[in-house]
Amino acid sequence: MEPIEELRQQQLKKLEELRRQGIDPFPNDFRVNTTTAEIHRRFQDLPAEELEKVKDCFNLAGRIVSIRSFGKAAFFHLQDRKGKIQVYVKKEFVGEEALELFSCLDIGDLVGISGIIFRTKTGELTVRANEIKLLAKSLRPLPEKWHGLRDVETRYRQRYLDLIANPSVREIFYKRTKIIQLLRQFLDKRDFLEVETPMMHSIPGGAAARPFKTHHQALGIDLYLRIAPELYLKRLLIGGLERVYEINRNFRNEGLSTIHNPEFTLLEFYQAYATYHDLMNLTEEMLTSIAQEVLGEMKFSYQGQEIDLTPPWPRLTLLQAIENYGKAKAEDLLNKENAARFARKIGLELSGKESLAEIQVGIFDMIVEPRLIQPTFVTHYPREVSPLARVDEKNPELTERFELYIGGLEIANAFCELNDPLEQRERFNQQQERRREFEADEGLEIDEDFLCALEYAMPPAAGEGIGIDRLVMIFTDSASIREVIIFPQLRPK
RNA sequence: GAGCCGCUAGCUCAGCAGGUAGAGCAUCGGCCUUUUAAGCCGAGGGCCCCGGGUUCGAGCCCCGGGCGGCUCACCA
Repeated sequence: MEPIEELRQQQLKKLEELRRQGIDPFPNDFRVNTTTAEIHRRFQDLPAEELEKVKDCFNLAGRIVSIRSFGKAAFFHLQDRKGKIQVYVKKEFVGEEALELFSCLDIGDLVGISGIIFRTKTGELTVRANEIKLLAKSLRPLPEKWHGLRDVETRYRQRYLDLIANPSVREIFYKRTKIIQLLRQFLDKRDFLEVETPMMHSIPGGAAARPFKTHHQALGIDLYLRIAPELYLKRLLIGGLERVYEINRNFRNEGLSTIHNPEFTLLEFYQAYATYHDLMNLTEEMLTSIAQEVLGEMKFSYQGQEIDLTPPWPRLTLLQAIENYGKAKAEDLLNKENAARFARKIGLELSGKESLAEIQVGIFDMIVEPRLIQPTFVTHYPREVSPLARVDEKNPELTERFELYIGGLEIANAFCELNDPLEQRERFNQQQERRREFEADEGLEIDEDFLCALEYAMPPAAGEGIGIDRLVMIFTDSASIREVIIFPQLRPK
């Protein structure tokens, strides 16, 4: 017998004992009328004498997370979705039977209690139980009360234990939901329409990532989990919806890291008749309002670095950014040989097949990105790495595009949308050629249906994608994306 | 995919130079009617991640593997 099985058997024995006494260990007939947080909120500041006048009876349910038991009385902490409160069980109030039941209860069990409020000698707000009822018996021991659950692997694989044992984890997910609600409110207020576009695409598009492949039996076709919703949201611009957004999952069949999970949540929104300049302003407003609501201020620390979201945020071109942070002269980066030399100098490995644009972006990723701690818009990405973006009027090698960095993380990517169907076809062709050149195996299929849609005229527009998981990382001071994804991808054990 | 680190009781962690595997919490038994990391007395609990090797002897050393973490690579 495995050793853990011994503990389980002990619990099972208690469960049988309860059944023998005619007690259902898994009933559902207890009704709550408050929460732990509500009690704290109402009575937190009331002194003991005042509390005595409160005769209300409170019905609470939750998990027993600690017990301090004496012969004829006991204290325990009850944890519900809002927090914890101490409960006092004493023979003269609950009766002998209930006290006996209580002796069969364990840390980890779910119980309902009803009682009145008082303050103990040491001043802790406590519910004195008149009644205690088992609501669900636990058969396995909970992680330790003091240190919680530390083992990272167990925390992710058994997230429910993490949520029970580590209150800060629960906070992260409450905050995550709050942030998403605020994003929705922000966009709804500006007359954006929330939509849901397909998650299964017959041609993966809108980004350049390797997709997950699946198969539809009845249709007899292969499908791909989407890598981006972009091409569908643009179809809706063509359809006249003008302002649309989607908050949903995307799937990329790439490596995992502290900032990459194979499925991740992205907000994408598109606004007709707007430019990327408009979106920079909108993004500043959006994220500062979220900071205000979630953190109450513009300054906070992320992984030991002070971040200040007070607008306006610096706006630099990609080359300016390299110049500022990389100590390279912009003119040196305009020539492929020089750029490659500089790239090698800073330790970037080049195969020799890279284009100038790719080298520039490589340099940026290597030395600038990790140093963009304060919110910074980086603009004018090369056309070649931006096949869906409108080219810059002054320099056709660049695009009207920006990425936003905070805390060294890429948070947003936005651009004026290319709406010339002929140019879009040309860009797809160029992309396809380049892909053929380097990765013979993986072709790039052109989405003819999308090009057809573009020919019906898409309004000039700007669109943006914001990585929700990374945004939540910033606002919760999380070092890894797995801390903000409630069930991150792991290898099956 | 590569490098580095980790994996010991349900949980959190010790363990050394290679010499019978430890603590706290949790569990079980006893005492205890305001405790709060409750306390006191007693007890049980281990494939030391898995497999091979070296050795009289391996949790510890060597080789292979698994899972996780970090870094790198990949990643518009």
